[in-house]
Amino acid sequence: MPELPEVEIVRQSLNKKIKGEVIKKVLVKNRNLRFKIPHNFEQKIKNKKIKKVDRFSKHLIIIFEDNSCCLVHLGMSGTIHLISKIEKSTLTNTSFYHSPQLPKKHNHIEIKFNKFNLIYNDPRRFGYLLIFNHKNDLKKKFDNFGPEPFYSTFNADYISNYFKNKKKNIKNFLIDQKFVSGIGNIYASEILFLCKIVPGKKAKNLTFNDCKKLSYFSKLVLNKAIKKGGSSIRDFKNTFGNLGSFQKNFNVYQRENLKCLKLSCKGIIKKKIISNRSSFFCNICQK
DNA sequence: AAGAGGCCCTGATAGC
DNA sequence: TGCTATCAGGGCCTCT
Repeated sequence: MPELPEVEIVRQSLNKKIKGEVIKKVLVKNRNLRFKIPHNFEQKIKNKKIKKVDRFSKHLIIIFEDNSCCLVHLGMSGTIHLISKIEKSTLTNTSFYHSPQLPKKHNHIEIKFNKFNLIYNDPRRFGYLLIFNHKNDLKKKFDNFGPEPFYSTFNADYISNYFKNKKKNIKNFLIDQKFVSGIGNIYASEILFLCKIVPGKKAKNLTFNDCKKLSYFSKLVLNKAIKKGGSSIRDFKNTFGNLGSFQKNFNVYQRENLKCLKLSCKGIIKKKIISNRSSFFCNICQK
């Protein structure tokens, strides 16, 4: 669920808090993530000073003063928590993304700073952390990634060229990081709704105007989501603090069998499984 | 090469 | 109450 907007929200708040801070101690409680945390992880980042927190696509990039860096991917369920040492009793100084307080289970890593501790939690272990000796080494890692929706290169020309002879459906391309970086399952449905394109449509059958709309609405949806602090789905019943609100702006996601929100459209939102992933769309205004 | 599908993993929820 | 089945989905992998 952390797609580009959620990761950007984490980046912004994290950057504010840990920029300039020095890592005093690192404790790894569980090394099992998508990639096993190597045993020299602790030693590699200890005593390093944080220069800034960057982001590419759904990746956080913690850059140190010596230009080495730590790449963090939250996967499906990764969350980052900052626990103030002064307010230790409450354990809830600041939480990022969708967890209001420090969970009891699945706290994989604890990084101690002077005034607070940073916790990486990940129940489903689809996330990972990787150390790079120099930030320039990241270029290789991101070699196969397409542009972010915000890049000027993600335009109608690029899209229509890419889609020539492509038989796969448009929905699958929107979540394919080789084509465009940062869009996940939720925003893909929302973008296609605004474009009035059905998710199952073959990419090669899109018009140039469709490609223009894809470029435009991808930027629009992600920008709006960032402005709203991202989307907090799942446990937003009992959460507080830095939660996002974009889930309130969903037009189609998780709205199966409800009325289409487009004025004057009498359509019903349908759910269709495409490549094992749910897609939501209006049965009338999306063609 | 492109595309389809499997798999990793745990927690929430539905149904009996 | 407690069991099982299903779903959530990012990304990597294999197979055709």
